[in-house]
Amino acid sequence: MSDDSCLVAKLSHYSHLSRSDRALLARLEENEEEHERGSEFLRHGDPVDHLYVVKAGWLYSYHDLPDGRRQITRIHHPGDVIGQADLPFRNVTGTTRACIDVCICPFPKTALDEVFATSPRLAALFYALSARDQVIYLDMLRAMGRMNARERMAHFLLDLLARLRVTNSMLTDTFRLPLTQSEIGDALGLTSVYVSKTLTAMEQIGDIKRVGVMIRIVEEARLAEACDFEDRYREMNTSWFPAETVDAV
Amino acid sequence: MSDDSCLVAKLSHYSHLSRSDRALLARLEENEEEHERGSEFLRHGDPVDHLYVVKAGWLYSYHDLPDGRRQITRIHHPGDVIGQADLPFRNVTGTTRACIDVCICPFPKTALDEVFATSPRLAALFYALSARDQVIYLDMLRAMGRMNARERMAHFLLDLLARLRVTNSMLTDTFRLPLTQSEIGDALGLTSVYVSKTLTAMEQIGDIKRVGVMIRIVEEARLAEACDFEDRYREMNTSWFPAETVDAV
DNA sequence: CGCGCTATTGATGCGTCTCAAAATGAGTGG
DNA sequence: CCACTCATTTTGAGACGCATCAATAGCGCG
Repeated sequence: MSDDSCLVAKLSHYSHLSRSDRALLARLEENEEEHERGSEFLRHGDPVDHLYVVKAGWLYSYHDLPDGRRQITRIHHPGDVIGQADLPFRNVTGTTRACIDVCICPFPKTALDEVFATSPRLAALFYALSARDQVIYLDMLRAMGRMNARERMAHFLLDLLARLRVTNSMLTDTFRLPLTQSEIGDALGLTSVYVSKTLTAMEQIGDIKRVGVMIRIVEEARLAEACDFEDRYREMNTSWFPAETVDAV
Repeated sequence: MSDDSCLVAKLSHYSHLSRSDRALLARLEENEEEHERGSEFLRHGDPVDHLYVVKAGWLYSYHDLPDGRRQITRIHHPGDVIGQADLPFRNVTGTTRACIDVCICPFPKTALDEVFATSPRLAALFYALSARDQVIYLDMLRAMGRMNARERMAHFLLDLLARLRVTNSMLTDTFRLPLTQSEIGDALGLTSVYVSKTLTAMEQIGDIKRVGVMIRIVEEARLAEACDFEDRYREMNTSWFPAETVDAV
């Protein structure tokens, strides 16, 4: 029950976790795997039998079309659980790829039945996170459907910043973005060429600044207004959760 | 515990429900409200305190931008639960509007704590449905990001067809589409003008046929191939659910 | 019968794509 | 420490899909 669990860290940001809940979660991170940059350890069509807790590194999931067009649907950071959305299906719907060398903890999906059977509160938390993710996707949908390239880019960058801040409150306005412009394009429904032009334009205006793989969000408030950004990560309302099981800390 | 509950009908399509589970669900539909076509009973910013089971009618939820651009993010049919995605937030993130006269059943979000506390299996089912919805949104995201107008339209129509078939297995290839072209545009990230042009083109090719508000999917297979459509509604894998509580039918 | 909303059609404009070439940068081996 | 390679980014010219604007036609409804 060591405290170096990313999952426990991320979840307890939203709700108090009892000792037994922590133990339950720790079991999900018992095993580790390393994968190097570029590897795809979960592919479209694979059977759904494991979920993965990200321990270190960045990854992304994408959904492609038969002709090669692809859409990156989610960036995964340490503490995220990969694969939850595919649980109700027999086969994995997307492909997951490591942006950089990563360490992930696989656990069998059947481990979830114990969570649901023994910890109503943890079950509610998983459910709430799933609901939260839905809203994230709705935000993205609105961005893809109704925003132009610059607004989408602003939304994308602010979303990353907000997520990184959950686990790293030190973070101010600069972070490492280990994605190629082609990947950013696949996330935003743009071409790599237009991503380059958009970033250059944003930099000239002074909204952002780039140095190598580092990116600095200079005019955060202005960008947030341009894309009507809302931080969905900072807090969650858990008032409707079932009462905590009696099990003092 | 009458069998006319849309919610029970829809959920038991995916998993066997015990008698107590049915009773729990029936309680969620105790109260009814009627709203007429065009009314918006849930608005962006309202406090999140109730969820709604759709009993009759069609509705849609949309997310808008300050300048009026809007994205319709979900069409709701009988048996759907509205508002789950907003549970972790203090305020509702989108606005919901009735396409036609509707009957909905509000229930307090706190009713969910009883579901989680007393029926692990039902809790898992809610969680699975939430995961399923995530995949729906990922499909939509891929469509919005990487498909052209005709492909998006095909995806939209096939999605509606698949959903209607869950509760109405009689349905073959024709259904009533109570949306204006402007609303369809807002759902697909297009203008109403281009929706008109796209539908006309699809009709001329022979892929669809329109008569008033009725639409017929003529070349279903061809459309499905064009947009790489997968039916996410037909079945769900529930093998990882916790065991059923002993409570004979 | 006429009013208002919705759908259609056509002309024009703009944002992003496509294609192609050059520039930059990171990693590798000599 | 430099030369080379390969991936990535930048830049520019031209094309295309969808938006915009505007006018007309159709239709449900009082």
